[in-house]
Amino acid sequence: MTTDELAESLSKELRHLVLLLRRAVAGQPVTSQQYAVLGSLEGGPRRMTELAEEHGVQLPTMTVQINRLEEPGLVARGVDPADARVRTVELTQEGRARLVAVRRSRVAYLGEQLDALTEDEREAISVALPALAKLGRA
Amino acid sequence: MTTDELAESLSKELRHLVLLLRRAVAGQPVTSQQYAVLGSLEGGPRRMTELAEEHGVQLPTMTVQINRLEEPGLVARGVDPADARVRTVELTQEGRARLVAVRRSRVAYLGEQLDALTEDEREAISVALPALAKLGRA
DNA sequence: TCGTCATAGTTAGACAGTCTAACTTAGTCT
DNA sequence: AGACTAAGTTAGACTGTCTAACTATGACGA
Repeated sequence: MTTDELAESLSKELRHLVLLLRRAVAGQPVTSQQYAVLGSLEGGPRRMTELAEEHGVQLPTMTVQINRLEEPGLVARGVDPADARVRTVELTQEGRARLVAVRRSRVAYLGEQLDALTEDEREAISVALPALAKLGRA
Repeated sequence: MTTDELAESLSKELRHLVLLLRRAVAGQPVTSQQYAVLGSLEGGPRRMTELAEEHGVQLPTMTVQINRLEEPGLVARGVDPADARVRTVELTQEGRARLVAVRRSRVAYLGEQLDALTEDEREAISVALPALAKLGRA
């Protein structure tokens, strides 16, 4: 398969996977984006700029998202003692619990889908993951 | 790797791929969703209900999207002579041209990313694609 | 044949996610 | 001190999505 043909097929399957992912979080108490932001906070407090870059969005977008997570108490804003311009964001206990719960149900959903495949198919996906992880991170 | 671990890793990489895809269409004259809808029309006219199901959205959502594609003349609505309730949607010449152009640039972007991988990595992705295609279609 | 129910689609109103532009506040550097 | 830079927020606009309510058409039994 040429690189172009591969790009074509991959482009097609990515669209499919996006729809799959959407179903994986449908009906959850947090949206797909909120889940992703909570995930970024798991390792400890982060600054707004970092979060925006990591998620590939502009700073104002992240402000909005953090506002909506702060209102129900899933995250808390703090300040950086070394630089008063910087706002930090961290998970609350509630936010951490929510993250774990959503992750569990999301993984469970994907797990069900994977169970429907053959062992060889799962193996193929497993082998391809590192390559997919590298894509776009060049 | 257990199925659960695989689900966990896949869940993580899917998030990454979503961001990659978003960059692939950033700045294009149609959004990612509009591109997907145009793609569904490539094989000929479709009915609204079909499109909504294929894209996993409610009918009103598709109405809105088709409205926005119809306004600049990329698609045209028609009727089904056999059932007056049914509206059909098809690509205009303009819409087809737009679709081809966007696909070209999207594939080019993914192609660049794939070029940055090793031959083995591309091969791994290629082998995994059929399995990914099957995911969620059980 | 008519009344009832089902189907296809649109309209209206709401909210999340995203952007750019403009603003505020704080640090930096000469 | 003054000018520039950096971090965030606010404001306004647009896309994408949903549910609820509506219109119009088709189907089917009494």
